[in-house]
Amino acid sequence: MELTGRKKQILKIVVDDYIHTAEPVGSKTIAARMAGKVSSATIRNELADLVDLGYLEQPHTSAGRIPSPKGYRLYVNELMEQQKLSIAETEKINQSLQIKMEEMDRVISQAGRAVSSYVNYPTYMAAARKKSIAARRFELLPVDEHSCIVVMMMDGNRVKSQLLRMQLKVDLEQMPVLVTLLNTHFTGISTEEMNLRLMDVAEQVPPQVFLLLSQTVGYAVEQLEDAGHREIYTAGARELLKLPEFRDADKAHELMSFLADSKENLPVPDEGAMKILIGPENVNDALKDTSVVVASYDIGDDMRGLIGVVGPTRMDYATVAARLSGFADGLTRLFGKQGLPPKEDIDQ
Amino acid sequence: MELTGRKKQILKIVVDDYIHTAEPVGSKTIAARMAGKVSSATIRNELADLVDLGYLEQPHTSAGRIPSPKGYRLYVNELMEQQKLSIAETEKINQSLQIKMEEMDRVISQAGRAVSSYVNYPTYMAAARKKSIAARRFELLPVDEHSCIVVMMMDGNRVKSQLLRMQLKVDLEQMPVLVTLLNTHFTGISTEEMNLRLMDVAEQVPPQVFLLLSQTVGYAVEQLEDAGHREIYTAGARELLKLPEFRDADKAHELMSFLADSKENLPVPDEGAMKILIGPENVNDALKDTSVVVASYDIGDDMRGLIGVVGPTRMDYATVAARLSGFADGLTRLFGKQGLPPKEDIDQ
DNA sequence: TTTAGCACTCGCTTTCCCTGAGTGCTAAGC
DNA sequence: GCTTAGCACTCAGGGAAAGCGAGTGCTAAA
Repeated sequence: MELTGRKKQILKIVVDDYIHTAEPVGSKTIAARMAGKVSSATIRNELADLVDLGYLEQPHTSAGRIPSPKGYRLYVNELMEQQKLSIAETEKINQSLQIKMEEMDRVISQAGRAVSSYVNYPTYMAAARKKSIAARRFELLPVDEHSCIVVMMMDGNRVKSQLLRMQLKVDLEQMPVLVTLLNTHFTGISTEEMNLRLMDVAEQVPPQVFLLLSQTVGYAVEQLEDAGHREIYTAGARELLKLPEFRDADKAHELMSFLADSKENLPVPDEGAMKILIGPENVNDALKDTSVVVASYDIGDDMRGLIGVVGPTRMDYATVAARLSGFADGLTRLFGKQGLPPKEDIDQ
Repeated sequence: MELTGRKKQILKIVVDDYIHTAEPVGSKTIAARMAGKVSSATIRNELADLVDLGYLEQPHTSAGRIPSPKGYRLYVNELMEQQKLSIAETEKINQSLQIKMEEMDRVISQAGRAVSSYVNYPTYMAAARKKSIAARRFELLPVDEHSCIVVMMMDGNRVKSQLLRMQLKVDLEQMPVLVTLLNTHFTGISTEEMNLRLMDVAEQVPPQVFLLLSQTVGYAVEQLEDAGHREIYTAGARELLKLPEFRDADKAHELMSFLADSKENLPVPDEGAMKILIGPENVNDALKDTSVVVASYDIGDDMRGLIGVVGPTRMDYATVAARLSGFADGLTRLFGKQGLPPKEDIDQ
């Protein structure tokens, strides 16, 4: 059933008010907000209807009304005024994204902190890889008899390198053999295949070379798997403590622990879209009393980043959504294919 | 004035008890703990003395006694039983240090988390560099006309690499010139000097080469400065919420914010030693009501790592100190010069 | 010096009452 | 039929009062 215009107006006022005060909203307040067009008694009738329809709730008989999840949902879908970021705000966001970005990990966690301090709610950040990643090229730079630097280039122009201490003395003449071997047999394939190939090659090369090879491949596999890993960072969990609904230390602790520990089960939005999950809409039990706003942004061609904001159900959806998408846009611009700065590669 | 043995015994009982209950300790409880040797009345006399001497405090007239900072200090210095870690605990600690250690940063933050979950207090971790760091060797690996991989080896066998997109087309013949230039003029010096040298060289080389050079040096300077940076990680701040003294959300928030923001002003122990700072002994205002236990460990030859635990003044010093030094030892063993695993270099 | 005894203190908890915001309902008004 | 004024009713929150009990300090005797 479609609500009348006035019911919607009232619902909007209740949500707007409750979002900022965290106090149940009474009929008188609403009447005042409506500039005397109607009396509080009329409002009361309407409120009773809205409760019956499930858009509002009453904590107890003699209290005002608060929005139900269904009410928030309608608010988010229809009533909420799409907030535009001011130029000053956009500027601020862009400034806070001027981070030294040598390492993806660092960018992600830094951006998370920036978002958190800007929306005043806890956030989580993650990078989701779209497809798996493989090595593209190997180089070995000898350092001394017992060590050399392995340089590995991976898909997405990521480069990783490390000094490897070899278990045996390195014969300089073997180096080119090793490099060719690596580049012909161990590029463009998954890490599982790399391990298999290593077995295959075992019999075809002299044992010394094999030892060095397996050490190098071991390093490569480790790096590739690590790059494919999805780690979740959280930031600003302490913001919770400022909210009246989390003044209870136990509640706050519970949610914080969840945020800190949960590595896999936080909401993920559809590609490119922003997603708002209100209270019980969250599948996850620990989030049943909270709302989550998640946005995604592009990182290069094979990855996608996530920023999620966690707050009470009475979160200020309009503002959070606007700021979050501001950040997501900023990050997409920073990482996206078009308009790359000369320093294209954000990793390592 | 030296305390009598009995006074010390009483003080120890008060501290031990208060550490675990967070409740003022009364004369009766103490008498019971002393196995009926003396009556509660005697204890009361002694307690009164201890208050006069400043070792105990009385929250209000009809409450028991709690230790004063001076009391804790005496406890820590003389009374505390040096706790030994059980074999099982040592084992556990070593297990939790089995972290993939490609990046120093990650090791530090991971170890912080492990410590925190093991002592149930928030921790902070930092790596302090003893001296500044310089480049030792450069390599350039051409990728295509417009990009190549820079590999830089730094002091302490750290290696960093990145794909650089060059602003101009790269002439393959110029590469060796560039590498020689880098290796002869830009190794073993500070970043400031590197910038100066760049100026010097400007006139001696063709403009194209200079452009590439300055881009590479720019990257190098950035990496070196970044490696010299001291970043502080905190972990487990939420543990505070479990403690009765931080059930107040405002208090908890305040301390958490301090821990999250403070980059430079957390206590640092003397080399190799463990340091315990009790309440007002902390110079820092935000820590005046808390105690800090800090240990340091060795990381290779030019760095030192820090682990600090922050808790209420009634923190369980004996246990925390034991576990913390267990971790510090574990980390020193992992990083220290002697007994290196084949994979020596912990940084990427 | 230690101990038993006892009056006293004072924070905590519970109880009770009051207040006021807000409701639901009814009956009159437009 | 919708809107409004009026009024009785409900109920959470706050404050005062009372009782409880852990713990003290002091005194006098052992």
